[in-house]
Amino acid sequence: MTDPEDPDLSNEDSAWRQLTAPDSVFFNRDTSSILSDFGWNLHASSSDNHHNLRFDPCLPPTSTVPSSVTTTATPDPIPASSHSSTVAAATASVVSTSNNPSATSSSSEDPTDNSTPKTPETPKKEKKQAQKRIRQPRFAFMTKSDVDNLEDGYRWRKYGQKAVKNSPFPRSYYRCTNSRCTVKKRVERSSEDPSIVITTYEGQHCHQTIGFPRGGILTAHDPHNLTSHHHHLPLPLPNPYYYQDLHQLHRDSISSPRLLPQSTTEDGPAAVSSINPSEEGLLGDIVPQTMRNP
DNA sequence: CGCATTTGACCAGCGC
DNA sequence: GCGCTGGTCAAATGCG
Repeated sequence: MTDPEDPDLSNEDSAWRQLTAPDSVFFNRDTSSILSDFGWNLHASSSDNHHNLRFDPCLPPTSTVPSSVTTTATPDPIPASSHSSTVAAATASVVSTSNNPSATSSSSEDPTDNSTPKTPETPKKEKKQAQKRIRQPRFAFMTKSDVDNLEDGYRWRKYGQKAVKNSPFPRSYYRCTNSRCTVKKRVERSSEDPSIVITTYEGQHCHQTIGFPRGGILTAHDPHNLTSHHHHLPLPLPNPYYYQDLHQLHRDSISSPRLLPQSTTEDGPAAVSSINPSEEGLLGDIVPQTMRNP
């Protein structure tokens, strides 16, 4: 779809090309802050809850953190997963209806929003319009994976599948199964490299992860989960093995330069070269050191 | 029986 | 205005 409000991600593939630009806006912020913007439950550690990064986007608008989405550019130089094969692109955006900072994700289901220009014919239409008007921040990952449905610690319900133009692979649409959570994700394979899964998240989780109820919870005692499967997204999991998996992904993708167009270009604030993976783990990719050592 | 998935239809936005 | 495309809905179906 062509979306004037959100051209960056109107097409995941083009979005990817954009974000890989050396001066891409997507890398002006460290991914951890981006992730936190999206409500991903990145904690400095389980014992550092008083410094945790979470907020609750399911709270009323007055309690949300719109500024984190729209304006802040955290100075943390740690770039997140930019050197992993799983690469993130985020767009901080975009409330089409107004510039009101309170118009965040939680407003998308505001039943009091009767400002729809058309006369509501059916509740269905009304609801649809309300949803259409709000464009929540999106966050895209490209992940080398054999499976489409990447486990990320949340439960998703598929609500649609659509063939997309210029791609032989259908795009699947998922919603978070948490009734209070409006997060959606789209999953599609790259037409250029079918081994790459493009996952686009939209919205912010307002709840904890639930583990992997269907795929089996990754546990720190089961390293086999890491080495034999590469279908986990590097998003919300505090599980260190999760990040190790990312490293594995990174290694696997070395042979795919297209996957890492900027991963070795570490001049800007997104640079990660100073992080020694063996010391930091992928935690260093996602969680700035300052967050781990407040 | 409850929940998840599938799938065709519908709708809105955009470009021509 | 029309056609194309992306995104969503919801009934039907499948599965545990």
